[in-house]
Order: sequence, then C-alpha cells, then structure tokens
Amino acid sequence: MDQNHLAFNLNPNVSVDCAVFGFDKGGLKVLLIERDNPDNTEGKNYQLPGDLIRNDENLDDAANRVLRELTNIDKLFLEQFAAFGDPQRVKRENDLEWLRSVRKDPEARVVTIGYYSLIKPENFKLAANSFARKAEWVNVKEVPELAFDHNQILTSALEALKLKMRTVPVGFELLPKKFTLHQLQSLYEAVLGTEIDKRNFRRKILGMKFIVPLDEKQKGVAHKPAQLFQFNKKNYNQNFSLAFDFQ
Amino acid sequence: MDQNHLAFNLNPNVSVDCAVFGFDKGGLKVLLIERDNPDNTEGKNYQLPGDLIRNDENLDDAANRVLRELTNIDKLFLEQFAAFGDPQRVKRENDLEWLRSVRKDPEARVVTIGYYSLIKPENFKLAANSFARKAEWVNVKEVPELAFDHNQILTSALEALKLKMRTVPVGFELLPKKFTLHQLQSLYEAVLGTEIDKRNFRRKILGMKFIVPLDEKQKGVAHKPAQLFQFNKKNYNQNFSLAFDFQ
DNA sequence: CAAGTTAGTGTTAAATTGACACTCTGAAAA
DNA sequence: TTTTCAGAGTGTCAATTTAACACTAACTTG
Repeated sequence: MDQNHLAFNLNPNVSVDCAVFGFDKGGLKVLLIERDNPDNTEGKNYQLPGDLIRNDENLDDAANRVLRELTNIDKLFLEQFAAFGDPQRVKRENDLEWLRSVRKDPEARVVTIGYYSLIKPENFKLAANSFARKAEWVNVKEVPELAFDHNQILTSALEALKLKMRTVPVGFELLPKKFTLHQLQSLYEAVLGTEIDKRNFRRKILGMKFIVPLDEKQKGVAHKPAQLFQFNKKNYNQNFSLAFDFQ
Repeated sequence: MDQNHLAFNLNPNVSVDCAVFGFDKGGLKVLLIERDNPDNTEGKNYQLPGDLIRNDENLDDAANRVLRELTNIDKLFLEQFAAFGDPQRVKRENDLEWLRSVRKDPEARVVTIGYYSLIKPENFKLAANSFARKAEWVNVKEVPELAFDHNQILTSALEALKLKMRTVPVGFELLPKKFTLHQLQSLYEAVLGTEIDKRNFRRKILGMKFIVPLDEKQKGVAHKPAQLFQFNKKNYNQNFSLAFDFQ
C-alpha cells in the first residue's frame, strides 16, 4: 500500500468479535462458530462470532446484536477488552470475497473490537442451537486453529477474564443463579489454573458477605446434597484490597 | 441515517487518542493540546492528542506516532485501554470540516481507540514544548471541558490507570529513574486518592524485592536527604495476591 | 546555632492465611 | 435392609500480615 491509498473515504472496516465463555463440569468453554467461507475443505474451520458494526450503532450495541443473534438472549454479561488493528489481520482470498459480498471495499483493512461475554449454563443450549449459524462449545484448552487472528483475540480475552476474576466478583455470571460453593470453587480453579483448599476457599468466600446461602439444597444427586447460594448485589461493595493497596 | 448509508466503503474513520499522564509535586497531570478548530473563540479549547490511523499502520504504532510527534520520544510506556464508537461522538460542524480537510468523508463517524501513556518528569519539557502543537500540563482535578467525548475518554483512562496501579507495579514509569520512597508514596496517594501510613508503606514496598536502594542520596534539599531507589526488573515477579486469589 | 523540614525507624494487638483430616448425608447398589 | 460410594461440611493452630501509632536524625537556611 502506498500513499495513494490515503484516498477519500478509504477507511477501515470496523467489526466486533466476541469470545463467549461458558462453564460446566467439563471446564471452561468458548463458543465457536463454523466459518462462512472455509478456504480448506478438509476438517472444520472455526472463528469467534462477530460482525461489522452498522453505521448507526455503537460498539456495545454491535456486540450485543451479535450475541443476540447467536443466543436469542438480549443482555448477556459483556465486556470490551481490547481492539485489534493490524493492517494485515484479514488477508485471505476468501475473506476479501466476503468483504465484497457485504458491499465493503476489500482494499480496506478490518479493525476489530474484542469483547468477552459470560453465559450461564441454563442458556447453553440457546447458544449452541443458534439459528443463524452452527455454533459449538469447545473447551478452551482444546481450541483448534481459528480464522484470522482469532486465536490471539481469544488468548487476550482469556487473560482479561482471568484478571477480572482475580479482581472483582464475576464468577457467578458463569454459574446458575443458584450454585454450590463447590461449583464456584471449580470455576476459580478452572479459570485461574490453580488448586484451592476447600476449607480456606469457603472461609474466604463466606467472609465476603455478598454470597449468601439460600433455604434450598441441591436435588437429585447421589450424595449429600449441597447448600445452594446466590450472589447478593446489595451486600456487594468494592472494597477489595489488591496487591498495591495500602491500608 | 438510514439503510442507504450502508453504501460501499462508507466505513468509520478510526483514530487513536492518548491520555498522557505525568506526575510531580503538583499532583497527577495530563497533557492537553489546544484544538485545531475551536468553535468558540472565548477561552481556550482543549483535546487529548490523537490522530486518524494510517492505512499501513497498526493501532499501537499509530499511538506511538502521535506521542513521538508530541514529545519527540519514541517508546513511551503505552497501554491501550478501551475503544469508543458512539455514532454521534464527532458531530460539531468544525470537526466535520476537519474530516474533509484530511480527505475523509464527513458522513462517516469516528471510532477511536483510547491509550494512556506514562511519562517521566525529566521528559516533561519535551512534551510541553511539542513543535507540532501547543501542549499544556493540566492537573487531572482541574481539567476543563474537552472537545468531542474526550472528558469521558480521560475519565476512563484514569480508571484504567488506577486499576493498573493497584494491580501491578507501574508507578516508577511516572517517576525519575532514581526516586525516593516519599515520591513513590505521594504518587500512590495521588492516583488512588487515599492517605497512606508512611511506615506501613515502606514495609510493604521494601518487602517486594524489586524496589532496591542505591548508593546515593537526594541532593540540594533543605532537610535530611533521602535514600534513592530504583525499580529492578530482575527482582520482579508477578506473584501478587489479588482480592480473589486463594492461597 | 536555632529553627525548620523531611527522613527514617519498631512494637504491639488484631486479622488473615495456609496447612491439615475426619464425620455427615443421601442415593444407589448389593 | 444394609453396605458402599461420593461429595458436603466443618475447626484449630501456627505463621504471617496488617493497622495504628510517635519520636529522633540529618541537613539547610537564616
């Protein structure tokens, strides 16, 4: 590309891409969709869900629309975490064809804004049965090579999620409304990649007053049923002491 | 805007905007530049430094270029923190004129990627004497109304900086290479907005092994000269315990 | 040499952390 | 009906970390 490409209106395409995370006994999963224009026919070809933003739409709205089309749910937990704008990040022949098909100039690059979203298990099926596209839950440890720079975006999303989880309570966004402390602990273990002592975990979590026990127990399990808990926004205040807090 | 605006190539303009932070006895400052096209002549009109990205340039490079043009320094500490893409975020008459002047379609919106940068006091003058533009250090508590949505971007940058400072050691990016513990403490107090007990601060900081004393003391001060310290990357490892870490 | 200014230092009580092992409950299998 | 299986739930102690708190030391300036 030379200076002549600074022509009137040769602006980047702008898109949003979403890493949709879900969690169950199988671990942390991400929702991948089959690609529109796979350029190899052997094996499947995946990407993160995403779309070009519309002219009259802000970034959060665009991400929300993508998720709504995918899951039929309107207000998922959604967090913007980074923008990706390498001039070469969309470059394969088929992708250029795709740009033409949506009436965009294939000369123009694609800048994308990365979001991650957290989805509760009760909504898993909605996501996987997306009518718009074929979607599939894949364990984050078993993600294949993705289209574009989507592996990089996913890695970055995971880092952002990790930091978030270490910093503020968001875990329950990945759990059923009513959850057991065991579920919560497994979630932390999966995302942070550590083992946690059960008794110490419980002490610490219950010391934070915003995870409260319900008058209800687990049902249909072949062992002592566990107490159910839920997140209580009212009891939540943000006074967590981080590494560089003093007093 | 209606669907007709989904015309071929009517893509957003994409820019980067930088909140450049500096710190001295006067507190935390941000570098503002006088606006190209002030639309009111009474009083000054400011904005954050920024520019449209070039066709062949990635986002970090664009932010770096903006900073280099502003300060003549090449690799400042730089961190991307958010993207802003409200369709209405650039809308004043003069701004549209400006878009035309850089050969961009004024019908197209401007999506911007927000960066913040940390600059050491020894480089303050370079920044303020920018040959490209008139730049001015302004205390973050006394920032006037800015152009576009730059107040919002700045607020968001400050939040990102705060979280960063509470999470990993970056303070010395805002201090001279050799600094006193008092300077470091004031910086934390200014950014986090808290008062800190001197003795406890010192104990905690020196317990982290990466801030090491030099064989050198402060000079030319009218009181007991303080020990100088510097950051030691080698001794730095990332094992900080955050709020939701366990063990 | 007195006054002013910031540097530098230690102890104690309270809170938090990490390490660690056994009993309880209910369902399913025998 | 009894046994077995699987996970639930619980407490203590020693070590570490934290918060609160006040005085002396070192240097410059007047």
